[in-house]
Amino acid sequence: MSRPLAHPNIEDTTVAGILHALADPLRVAIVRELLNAEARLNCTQVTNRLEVDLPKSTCSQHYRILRESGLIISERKGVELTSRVRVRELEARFPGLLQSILNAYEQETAKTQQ
Amino acid sequence: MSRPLAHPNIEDTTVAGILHALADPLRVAIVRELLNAEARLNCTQVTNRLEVDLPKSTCSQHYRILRESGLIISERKGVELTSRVRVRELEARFPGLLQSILNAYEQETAKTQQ
DNA sequence: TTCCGTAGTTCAATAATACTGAACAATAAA
DNA sequence: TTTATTGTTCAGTATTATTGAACTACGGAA
Repeated sequence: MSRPLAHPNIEDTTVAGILHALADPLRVAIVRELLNAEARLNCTQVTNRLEVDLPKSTCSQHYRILRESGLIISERKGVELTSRVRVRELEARFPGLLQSILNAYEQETAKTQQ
Repeated sequence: MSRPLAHPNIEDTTVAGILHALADPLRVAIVRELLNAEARLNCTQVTNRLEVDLPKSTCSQHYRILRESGLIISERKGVELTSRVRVRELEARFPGLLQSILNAYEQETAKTQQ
Protein backbone atom coordinates (compact mmCIF):
# COMPACT_ATOMS: atom_id res chain seq x y z
CA MET A 1 0.00 0.00 0.00
CA SER A 2 1.15 3.46 -0.70
CA ARG A 3 2.72 5.25 2.18
CA PRO A 4 1.14 8.58 2.83
CA LEU A 5 -2.52 8.69 3.81
CA ALA A 6 -3.38 12.31 3.40
CA HIS A 7 -6.34 13.76 5.22
CA PRO A 8 -7.47 17.33 4.75
CA ASN A 9 -7.65 19.64 7.70
CA ILE A 10 -11.25 19.97 8.70
CA GLU A 11 -11.24 23.67 7.86
CA ASP A 12 -10.18 22.83 4.34
CA THR A 13 -13.16 20.60 3.69
CA THR A 14 -15.86 21.95 1.41
CA VAL A 15 -19.58 21.46 1.28
CA ALA A 16 -19.32 20.69 -2.40
CA GLY A 17 -16.81 17.97 -1.69
CA ILE A 18 -18.95 16.45 1.01
CA LEU A 19 -22.11 16.54 -1.07
CA HIS A 20 -20.32 15.02 -3.99
CA ALA A 21 -19.01 12.24 -1.81
CA LEU A 22 -22.45 11.60 -0.32
CA ALA A 23 -24.23 11.80 -3.67
CA ASP A 24 -23.28 8.17 -4.15
CA PRO A 25 -25.55 5.70 -2.34
CA LEU A 26 -22.74 3.21 -1.90
CA ARG A 27 -20.51 5.75 -0.21
CA VAL A 28 -23.39 6.74 2.03
CA ALA A 29 -23.83 3.11 2.94
CA ILE A 30 -20.16 2.89 3.84
CA VAL A 31 -20.43 5.96 6.05
CA ARG A 32 -23.50 4.59 7.77
CA GLU A 33 -21.84 1.26 8.36
CA LEU A 34 -18.83 2.96 9.88
CA LEU A 35 -21.09 5.01 12.13
CA ASN A 36 -23.05 1.98 13.28
CA ALA A 37 -20.04 -0.16 14.00
CA GLU A 38 -18.93 -0.67 17.58
CA ALA A 39 -15.31 -0.86 16.52
CA ARG A 40 -13.29 0.35 13.59
CA LEU A 41 -13.90 -1.69 10.48
CA ASN A 42 -11.66 -2.37 7.55
CA CYS A 43 -12.84 -2.10 3.97
CA THR A 44 -13.58 -5.78 3.53
CA GLN A 45 -15.62 -5.91 6.70
CA VAL A 46 -17.71 -2.98 5.56
CA THR A 47 -18.46 -4.43 2.14
CA ASN A 48 -19.27 -7.76 3.75
CA ARG A 49 -21.78 -6.13 6.03
CA LEU A 50 -23.28 -4.31 3.11
CA GLU A 51 -23.55 -7.57 1.25
CA VAL A 52 -22.37 -6.04 -1.95
CA ASP A 53 -19.77 -7.51 -4.25
CA LEU A 54 -17.75 -4.63 -5.55
CA PRO A 55 -14.29 -4.79 -7.09
CA LYS A 56 -11.45 -3.96 -4.77
CA SER A 57 -10.24 -1.17 -7.00
CA THR A 58 -13.65 0.45 -6.98
CA CYS A 59 -13.83 0.16 -3.24
CA SER A 60 -10.43 1.74 -2.91
CA GLN A 61 -11.55 4.71 -4.98
CA HIS A 62 -14.67 5.21 -2.89
CA TYR A 63 -12.60 5.33 0.26
CA ARG A 64 -10.24 7.78 -1.35
CA ILE A 65 -13.12 10.09 -2.19
CA LEU A 66 -14.55 9.80 1.32
CA ARG A 67 -11.13 10.52 2.74
CA GLU A 68 -10.36 13.46 0.50
CA SER A 69 -13.73 15.02 1.16
CA GLY A 70 -12.95 14.96 4.86
CA LEU A 71 -15.68 12.54 5.80
CA ILE A 72 -13.49 9.76 7.14
CA ILE A 73 -10.09 9.18 8.61
CA SER A 74 -8.29 6.01 7.68
CA GLU A 75 -5.44 4.24 9.36
CA ARG A 76 -3.38 1.30 8.35
CA LYS A 77 -3.44 -1.62 10.72
CA GLY A 78 -1.06 -4.08 9.18
CA VAL A 79 -2.42 -4.88 5.77
CA GLU A 80 -5.81 -3.53 6.61
CA LEU A 81 -7.23 -0.07 6.31
CA THR A 82 -9.58 0.85 9.09
CA SER A 83 -11.68 3.97 8.95
CA ARG A 84 -13.93 6.08 11.08
CA VAL A 85 -16.21 9.00 10.36
CA ARG A 86 -14.99 12.40 11.51
CA VAL A 87 -18.20 13.00 13.40
CA ARG A 88 -17.10 15.61 15.92
CA GLU A 89 -15.07 17.67 13.51
CA LEU A 90 -17.75 17.62 10.86
CA GLU A 91 -20.39 18.60 13.35
CA ALA A 92 -18.27 21.51 14.47
CA ARG A 93 -17.61 22.69 10.94
CA PHE A 94 -21.01 22.07 9.36
CA PRO A 95 -23.52 21.58 12.17
CA GLY A 96 -26.36 19.26 11.30
CA LEU A 97 -25.27 18.65 7.74
CA LEU A 98 -24.24 15.03 7.92
CA GLN A 99 -27.16 14.04 10.08
CA SER A 100 -29.75 15.66 7.86
CA ILE A 101 -28.30 13.96 4.80
CA LEU A 102 -28.37 10.58 6.51
CA ASN A 103 -31.92 11.28 7.67
CA ALA A 104 -32.96 12.13 4.15
CA TYR A 105 -31.54 8.91 2.79
CA GLU A 106 -33.43 6.96 5.42
CA GLN A 107 -36.60 8.82 4.62
CA GLU A 108 -36.16 7.96 1.00
CA THR A 109 -35.88 4.24 1.57
CA ALA A 110 -38.48 4.21 4.31
CA LYS A 111 -41.11 5.67 2.03
CA THR A 112 -40.49 3.03 -0.60
CA GLN A 113 -42.88 0.75 1.26
CA GLN A 114 -46.51 0.87 0.23
CA MET B 1 -37.09 26.29 -26.93
CA SER B 2 -38.06 22.72 -26.75
CA ARG B 3 -41.63 22.08 -25.83
CA PRO B 4 -41.99 19.73 -22.90
CA LEU B 5 -40.59 20.84 -19.58
CA ALA B 6 -40.61 17.68 -17.54
CA HIS B 7 -40.55 17.85 -13.78
CA PRO B 8 -40.33 14.76 -11.61
CA ASN B 9 -43.02 14.04 -9.06
CA ILE B 10 -41.67 14.99 -5.69
CA GLU B 11 -41.88 11.40 -4.49
CA ASP B 12 -39.61 10.37 -7.35
CA THR B 13 -36.83 12.70 -6.33
CA THR B 14 -33.77 11.14 -4.76
CA VAL B 15 -31.33 12.34 -2.18
CA ALA B 16 -28.48 11.38 -4.46
CA GLY B 17 -29.93 13.51 -7.23
CA ILE B 18 -30.37 16.48 -4.94
CA LEU B 19 -26.90 16.21 -3.46
CA HIS B 20 -25.40 15.88 -6.89
CA ALA B 21 -27.23 18.98 -8.04
CA LEU B 22 -26.16 20.94 -4.98
CA ALA B 23 -22.58 19.70 -5.11
CA ASP B 24 -21.96 22.47 -7.62
CA PRO B 25 -21.43 25.91 -6.07
CA LEU B 26 -22.90 27.67 -9.08
CA ARG B 27 -26.10 25.68 -8.90
CA VAL B 28 -26.32 26.39 -5.21
CA ALA B 29 -25.92 30.07 -5.98
CA ILE B 30 -28.78 29.84 -8.47
CA VAL B 31 -30.99 28.15 -5.89
CA ARG B 32 -30.16 30.76 -3.29
CA GLU B 33 -30.86 33.57 -5.72
CA LEU B 34 -34.21 32.07 -6.59
CA LEU B 35 -35.04 31.73 -2.90
CA ASN B 36 -34.08 35.31 -2.14
CA ALA B 37 -35.96 36.83 -5.04
CA GLU B 38 -39.25 38.56 -4.40
CA ALA B 39 -40.56 37.49 -7.78
CA ARG B 40 -39.81 34.73 -10.22
CA LEU B 41 -36.59 35.30 -12.09
CA ASN B 42 -35.53 34.15 -15.50
CA CYS B 43 -32.12 32.63 -16.18
CA THR B 44 -30.54 35.83 -17.39
CA GLN B 45 -31.71 37.76 -14.37
CA VAL B 46 -30.24 35.17 -12.05
CA THR B 47 -26.85 35.14 -13.71
CA ASN B 48 -26.84 38.93 -13.75
CA ARG B 49 -27.45 39.02 -10.04
CA LEU B 50 -24.72 36.51 -9.49
CA GLU B 51 -22.40 38.65 -11.56
CA VAL B 52 -20.99 35.68 -13.33
CA ASP B 53 -20.47 35.43 -17.04
CA LEU B 54 -21.31 31.91 -17.97
CA PRO B 55 -22.17 30.61 -21.44
CA LYS B 56 -25.85 30.26 -22.17
CA SER B 57 -25.48 26.60 -22.97
CA THR B 58 -23.81 25.94 -19.64
CA CYS B 59 -26.52 27.82 -17.86
CA SER B 60 -29.16 25.82 -19.63
CA GLN B 61 -27.56 22.58 -18.50
CA HIS B 62 -27.43 23.71 -14.90
CA TYR B 63 -31.12 24.50 -14.94
CA ARG B 64 -31.85 21.13 -16.48
CA ILE B 65 -30.00 19.38 -13.68
CA LEU B 66 -31.76 21.45 -11.03
CA ARG B 67 -35.07 20.67 -12.67
CA GLU B 68 -34.46 16.96 -13.07
CA SER B 69 -33.29 16.62 -9.50
CA GLY B 70 -36.60 18.08 -8.36
CA LEU B 71 -35.13 21.22 -6.84
CA ILE B 72 -36.85 23.73 -9.08
CA ILE B 73 -39.88 24.14 -11.25
CA SER B 74 -39.54 26.11 -14.44
CA GLU B 75 -42.14 27.76 -16.59
CA ARG B 76 -41.93 29.45 -19.92
CA LYS B 77 -43.03 33.05 -19.98
CA GLY B 78 -42.72 34.03 -23.59
CA VAL B 79 -39.09 33.55 -24.51
CA GLU B 80 -38.03 33.48 -20.92
CA LEU B 81 -37.74 30.63 -18.50
CA THR B 82 -38.67 31.51 -14.98
CA SER B 83 -38.03 29.18 -12.10
CA ARG B 84 -38.78 28.74 -8.45
CA VAL B 85 -37.51 26.39 -5.78
CA ARG B 86 -39.90 23.63 -4.70
CA VAL B 87 -39.53 24.63 -1.08
CA ARG B 88 -42.72 23.18 0.38
CA GLU B 89 -42.56 19.90 -1.45
CA LEU B 90 -38.90 19.40 -0.67
CA GLU B 91 -39.45 20.20 2.96
CA ALA B 92 -42.22 17.65 3.14
CA ARG B 93 -40.18 14.97 1.45
CA PHE B 94 -36.79 15.58 3.04
CA PRO B 95 -37.33 17.78 6.09
CA GLY B 96 -34.44 20.07 6.86
CA LEU B 97 -32.23 18.83 4.07
CA LEU B 98 -32.17 21.87 1.81
CA GLN B 99 -31.84 24.31 4.66
CA SER B 100 -28.95 22.51 6.28
CA ILE B 101 -27.11 22.37 2.99
CA LEU B 102 -27.61 26.07 2.41
CA ASN B 103 -26.52 26.74 5.97
CA ALA B 104 -23.39 24.71 5.46
CA TYR B 105 -22.49 26.65 2.35
CA GLU B 106 -22.91 29.90 4.21
CA GLN B 107 -20.81 28.62 7.05
CA GLU B 108 -18.09 27.74 4.63
CA THR B 109 -17.88 31.16 3.08
CA ALA B 110 -18.41 32.94 6.38
CA LYS B 111 -15.40 31.27 7.92
CA THR B 112 -13.17 32.34 5.07
CA GLN B 113 -12.65 35.66 6.82
CA GLN B 114 -9.74 35.94 9.22
C1' DT C 1 14.53 -16.28 6.36
C1' DT C 2 11.63 -17.41 2.74
C1' DC C 3 7.18 -18.31 1.07
C1' DC C 4 2.31 -17.72 0.96
C1' DG C 5 -2.11 -15.55 1.80
C1' DT C 6 -4.62 -11.37 2.62
C1' DA C 7 -5.89 -6.37 2.09
C1' DG C 8 -5.60 -2.56 -0.59
C1' DT C 9 -3.37 0.43 -4.21
C1' DT C 10 -1.96 1.88 -8.70
C1' DC C 11 -2.15 1.82 -13.58
C1' DA C 12 -4.31 1.91 -17.89
C1' DA C 13 -8.09 1.30 -20.84
C1' DT C 14 -12.86 2.19 -21.41
C1' DA C 15 -17.16 4.42 -20.30
C1' DA C 16 -19.91 7.95 -18.68
C1' DT C 17 -20.45 13.10 -17.58
C1' DA C 18 -19.55 17.80 -18.00
C1' DC C 19 -18.41 22.14 -20.55
C1' DT C 20 -19.20 25.16 -24.22
C1' DG C 21 -19.15 27.30 -29.03
C1' DA C 22 -22.11 27.37 -32.88
C1' DA C 23 -26.32 26.75 -35.04
C1' DC C 24 -31.04 26.74 -34.04
C1' DA C 25 -36.04 27.50 -32.32
C1' DA C 26 -39.58 30.28 -30.22
C1' DT C 27 -41.53 34.38 -28.95
C1' DA C 28 -42.15 39.54 -28.72
C1' DA C 29 -41.79 43.87 -30.58
C1' DA C 30 -40.98 47.03 -34.27
C1' DT D 1 -41.92 40.24 -42.21
C1' DT D 2 -37.81 41.49 -39.91
C1' DT D 3 -35.08 41.85 -35.88
C1' DA D 4 -33.72 41.23 -31.15
C1' DT D 5 -33.93 38.42 -27.13
C1' DT D 6 -33.98 34.11 -24.48
C1' DG D 7 -32.94 29.83 -24.04
C1' DT D 8 -32.14 24.88 -26.29
C1' DT D 9 -29.82 21.41 -28.90
C1' DC D 10 -25.93 19.45 -31.07
C1' DA D 11 -21.29 18.03 -31.40
C1' DG D 12 -16.60 18.15 -30.17
C1' DT D 13 -13.50 18.20 -26.36
C1' DA D 14 -12.22 17.56 -21.70
C1' DT D 15 -12.83 15.84 -17.28
C1' DT D 16 -14.23 12.22 -14.15
C1' DA D 17 -15.67 7.43 -12.99
C1' DT D 18 -15.31 2.34 -13.30
C1' DT D 19 -12.72 -1.76 -13.10
C1' DG D 20 -9.48 -5.72 -14.53
C1' DA D 21 -4.76 -6.75 -13.99
C1' DA D 22 -0.45 -6.23 -12.00
C1' DC D 23 1.60 -4.77 -7.93
C1' DT D 24 2.94 -3.47 -2.91
C1' DA D 25 2.98 -4.21 1.93
C1' DC D 26 2.39 -6.72 5.81
C1' DG D 27 1.53 -10.97 8.84
C1' DG D 28 2.00 -15.69 9.69
C1' DA D 29 3.61 -20.34 8.75
C1' DA D 30 7.30 -23.34 8.00
